[in-house]
Amino acid sequence: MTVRTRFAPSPTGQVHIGNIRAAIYNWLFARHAGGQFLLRIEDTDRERSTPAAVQAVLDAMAWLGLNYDEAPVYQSTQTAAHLAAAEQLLKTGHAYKEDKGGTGKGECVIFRMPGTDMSFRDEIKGDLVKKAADMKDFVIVRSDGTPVFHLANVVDDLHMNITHIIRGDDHVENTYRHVALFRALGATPPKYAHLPMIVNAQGKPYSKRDGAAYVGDFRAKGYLGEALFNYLALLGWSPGGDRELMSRDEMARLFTFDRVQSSAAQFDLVKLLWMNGEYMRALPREQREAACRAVLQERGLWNDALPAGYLGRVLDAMAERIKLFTDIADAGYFFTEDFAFDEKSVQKRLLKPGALELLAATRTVYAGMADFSAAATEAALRELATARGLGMGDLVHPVRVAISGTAVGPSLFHMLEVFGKDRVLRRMDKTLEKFGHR
RNA sequence: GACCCCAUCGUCUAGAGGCCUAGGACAUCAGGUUUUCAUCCUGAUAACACGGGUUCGAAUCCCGUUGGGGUCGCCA
Repeated sequence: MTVRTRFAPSPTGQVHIGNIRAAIYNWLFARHAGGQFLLRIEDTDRERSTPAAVQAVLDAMAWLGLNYDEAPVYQSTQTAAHLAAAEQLLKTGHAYKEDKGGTGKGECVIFRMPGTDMSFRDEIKGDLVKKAADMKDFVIVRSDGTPVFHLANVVDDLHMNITHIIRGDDHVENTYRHVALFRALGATPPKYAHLPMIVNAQGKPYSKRDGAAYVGDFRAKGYLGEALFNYLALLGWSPGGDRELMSRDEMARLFTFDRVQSSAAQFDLVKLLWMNGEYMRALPREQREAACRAVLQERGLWNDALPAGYLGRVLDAMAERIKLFTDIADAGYFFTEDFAFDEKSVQKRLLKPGALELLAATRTVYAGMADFSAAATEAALRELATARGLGMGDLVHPVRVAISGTAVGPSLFHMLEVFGKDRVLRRMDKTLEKFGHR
């Protein structure tokens, strides 16, 4: 039998990292086994399941490269099948009708648990058992005639021929019910694999309050889908040995349940950021450029008048300093003449005694240069430093702050080259004027 | 509270009885390179929760304790 797994999110508008991690494991296992990975939208909550909410799921999956094999199944279209199953259970005596609790709401359909101890083998946690006394009958069709999660979930999995259910730890207790439902319906239950939770620094389930918790948050912050995928896959699973940076295909090839951790994992944003940097440096420059341009446009820093190839040159200068696409916005001075001056940088490098005088001297040297390449501006500054008996830092720092407003940034001489002589001189003049140098 | 699950450096993990003086990565700290930052290179700090067994031998197996977590809806 070929492996068939599914991701069955309830569309709420945003996709939590814990859920998408479950989707990743489903995808990984299906691809590993050469089987199929399916998508089922559990949209029975009509209030929250708006088209936009569904789209958020689709977007998140596409962004992470979680391609699925058949058209998505919308649970809301399967109600007839759910109700038919309930009828069948009623007929076979596995369910009964009752006004539960005598609430006056009317009769609902209740599933009768088998009354025996139950067990199932979890692919990750091993054999799990539950005593008959610890399990209660449960509602499968509400008194208003709508199917409850347990029924819908099981019937859909049955109809979709799902062979392996890979989901969060929080569903372990439900599994006894689901197994009983499958059997009562005359079917063999699928195999189950329950993933441990993703927790915060306090060991509690990772939530919005802990920072970025939704897939969309990471995308908006400028992360790469490939990096998030890699990081999340490794949060609870390891291929063994020292392997960390892997392609989706490599991970799929190596993925097995026996290498999935059974204890909760703490989400570490710092390590994700490092990993994103690793993916960023491996990214083809056109892609990096396109994404950074989008960020600049979004922040109103993009200017169509900028020369062709300008952004590419900026990115070359920024090099390893870009770990997230949004980092480009920190170098806004490349894109506008109206950049801000960082107070601390100004105090330390511009208002230091003699600094403005040295800046003026550098300006004079630069004004007389024809070749404004990085090599040329560097050589000229070295010459000036030697002539004055100064260190390079004495000259470099004031110039940097003068033309960018900040003391941190890429190699100065590459910056000068990217700006070009005219812009550099103009900025130096403006700065000299602003800080009162005669 | 009842039932269930879990437990290796700060974090993610390797480890399936001797290869462990417990390895890697991130983070941290210290040096080096450098015009700043980032990168890069070197090195360092840092863990088997505790107590009992089993065994010639235990991070690895068993039991207990402690600590964490999950579930107990006509939600999903």
